[in-house]
Amino acid sequence: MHQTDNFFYHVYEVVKLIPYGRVSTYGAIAAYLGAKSSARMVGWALNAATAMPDIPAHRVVNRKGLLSGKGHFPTPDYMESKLKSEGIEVENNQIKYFAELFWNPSVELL
DNA sequence: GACATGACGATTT
DNA sequence: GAAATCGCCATGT
Repeated sequence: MHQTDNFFYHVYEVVKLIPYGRVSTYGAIAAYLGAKSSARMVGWALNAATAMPDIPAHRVVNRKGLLSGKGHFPTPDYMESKLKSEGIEVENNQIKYFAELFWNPSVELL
């Protein structure tokens, strides 16, 4: 598997562009990358991204703002505490004010 | 190559 | 409005 040849690479590029204190979703990233990817594949790519120190995978949640991937980090508390350290409020595994914090690459990265 | 699975999402019941 | 269903497509068995 070559990272520069599969779509994982493109997912990483977009995730790295998510501004500090903002969050994005699997579906938004998939839509930005194109029809070739689906929200599921973005999640799969982010799974590998957890091992990448330069990839803020904790800023990617599902469309409801739920921390669906917290259980995939080194520790279950890593994702939530990391978000909180950026000023993002999390309650019951859900990001508060998600609509305001949501960063859509198809719009803001235009 | 068929079958099952998954950090999702939209639609239908 | 909650639950079930379908579409999505890469990965593993």
